[in-house]
Amino acid sequence: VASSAQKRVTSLDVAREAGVARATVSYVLNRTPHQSIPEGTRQRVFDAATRLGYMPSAAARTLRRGRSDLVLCFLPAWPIGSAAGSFVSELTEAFDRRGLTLVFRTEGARSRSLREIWQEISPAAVLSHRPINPDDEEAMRAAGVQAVAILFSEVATSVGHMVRPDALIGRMQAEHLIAAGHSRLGYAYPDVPSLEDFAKPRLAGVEDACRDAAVAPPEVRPVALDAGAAAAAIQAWRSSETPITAVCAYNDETAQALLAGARLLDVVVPRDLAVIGVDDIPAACLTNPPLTTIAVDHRVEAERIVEIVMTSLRNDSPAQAPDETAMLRLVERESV
Amino acid sequence: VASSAQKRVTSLDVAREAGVARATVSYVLNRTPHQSIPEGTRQRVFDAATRLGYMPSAAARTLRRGRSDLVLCFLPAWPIGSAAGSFVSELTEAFDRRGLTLVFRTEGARSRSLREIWQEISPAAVLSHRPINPDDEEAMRAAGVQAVAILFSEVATSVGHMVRPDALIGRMQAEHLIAAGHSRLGYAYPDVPSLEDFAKPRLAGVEDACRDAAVAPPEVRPVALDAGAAAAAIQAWRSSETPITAVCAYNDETAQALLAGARLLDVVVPRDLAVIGVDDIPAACLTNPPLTTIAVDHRVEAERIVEIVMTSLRNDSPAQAPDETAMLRLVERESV
DNA sequence: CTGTTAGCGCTTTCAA
DNA sequence: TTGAAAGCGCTAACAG
Repeated sequence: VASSAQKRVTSLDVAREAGVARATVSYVLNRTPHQSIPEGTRQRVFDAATRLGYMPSAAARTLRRGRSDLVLCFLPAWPIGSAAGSFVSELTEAFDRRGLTLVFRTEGARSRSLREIWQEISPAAVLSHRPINPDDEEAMRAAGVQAVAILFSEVATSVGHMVRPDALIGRMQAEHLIAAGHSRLGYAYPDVPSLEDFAKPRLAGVEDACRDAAVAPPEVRPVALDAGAAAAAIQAWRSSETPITAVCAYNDETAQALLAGARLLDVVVPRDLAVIGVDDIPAACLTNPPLTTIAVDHRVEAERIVEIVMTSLRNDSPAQAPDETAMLRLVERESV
Repeated sequence: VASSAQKRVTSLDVAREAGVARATVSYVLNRTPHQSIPEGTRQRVFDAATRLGYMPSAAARTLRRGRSDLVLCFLPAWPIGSAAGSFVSELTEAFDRRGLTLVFRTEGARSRSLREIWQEISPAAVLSHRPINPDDEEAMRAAGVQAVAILFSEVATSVGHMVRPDALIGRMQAEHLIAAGHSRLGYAYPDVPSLEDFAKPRLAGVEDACRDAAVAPPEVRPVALDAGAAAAAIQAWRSSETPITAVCAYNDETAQALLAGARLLDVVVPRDLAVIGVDDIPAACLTNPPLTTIAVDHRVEAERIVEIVMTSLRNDSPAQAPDETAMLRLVERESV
């Protein structure tokens, strides 16, 4: 642990050391365009900077330029699975490539308001998974945040809003099940409220697919991550007038619960009940039977988000139409 | 998306609006101690601030005070499980309670250097899971970072370093297995290099427990999250001279793989092979059989970390001796 | 091509 | 108690 009041090395020190003016230091170190600095001077500045261990003050630069190179991404405190982990990595790297620094903040229940957070950071852009209220968005703008991107909303209400492919995910699940011959589907809905934003559009996708295939709408039941709860749901599905023969699970973990519940009831998957998940988590091929699931290509997803942000940072053309299919893939295993 | 060059409301505007001086505004808004401001003035300042929608500039404040109220936590790009999710939430809230704003940054392979990141943020404290090289730590100090806490290292080499309870986790696993009558243990080591920092001390804990109980050291095998790989490991363990009868898994997911591998080989858990995990992930009670595991209380863990940081920010007494046992708990299910 | 200089918005002495 | 003013370190406009 460190704690000292050491004198800071400023750009003025570097200038003196190199025998040039502060402005020159700034130009050299920032590679400012349209300023042709002789190679000799450049070298001297670089040398002086390293010799002195000069580190520019981010605060000063931000104050002066009116914007930082930070991007703040709010993450709901949802149960973070490995899927979220890979999304986070990909997004981080994608912003790195553009010279922006992405940091994350989990928005907890008891946490402070969004506002206090971004005020403290003064980011160039803010990403959020849930809609930000217009007053807040206006406030951000006034405080210098140049771009606000909503990573998820059911419809893209404005530029900078991106529709996550959840509806398509649900659709793909249902279509696969229907193609496999099932005509009575169930939907295993998560029992965690924070997942609502993802679950709703996924279910909607399933419903759409059913409608399109002229199949009865899915019978929705909440399923907790608990074998007993899953067993109860399965029992209910199977004891209905026209029994459910296949279930779309909200995600692979819910599907795991379903598998555990089926085992409790001696219901054989997929013979008695087909199950399909979402995410293709590592454990998906470890279950008994291995899980058929929908995989999301987080790399493509991240790239798209970054594009949206860069576009509105540059303040030019609106976002292109998203090609959701590029980021989704059906992984067939033995649970269907 | 927003993008405008609106004039910023500064503290001077508020001062004018309230008919006072800038200093007064600062005093009132920051509740500066030892400055008795008349209630009337206070009210006028508050009113003016809200009326104008005043938002202090974090950059300016940071520049002036030389430090921000941000805490930057580097997270390895390890496979983030639900365990990490709850850790992150708890840590965020714990810092909130102390008036500090915690943000996370994943340190990816291709990402930029740590240095570029914290330079851009100028945090009051930096948390890291892996040792930071002394030069970097020195550089941070020079740049105004007041505290650097290493959340994990095998030994606490310095104040501000905290020993995560991984060794104790391994010890608890082994002790439980030994108490259940096993005398030949295996250790299922993760095959992901980024997990090394956690896996090494866990294994060391298992080895210590074996030594203390005068039992042979554990036979270590890497186990990927893949049923086939796990089956191969199990076969090897069981075909040794004195067969392994119980395995400590690096975590619950590795344990899941073991369960899947055992199933492939018709090895019955726990009759033929006992398995114990770590984390108590939601799926731990969904496996067949349900998983005995070690649960970590992330709330207690977070509180301890925050205490360490606050201590070194206040620059006073060194950290107290950690009580690791308070944050660990054995969860007995049917896999042992 | 290089140097001087005026702020960015805030906190905090210091004087009134 | 309040007000004036001096910077924190940097960038960018402008002069030389």
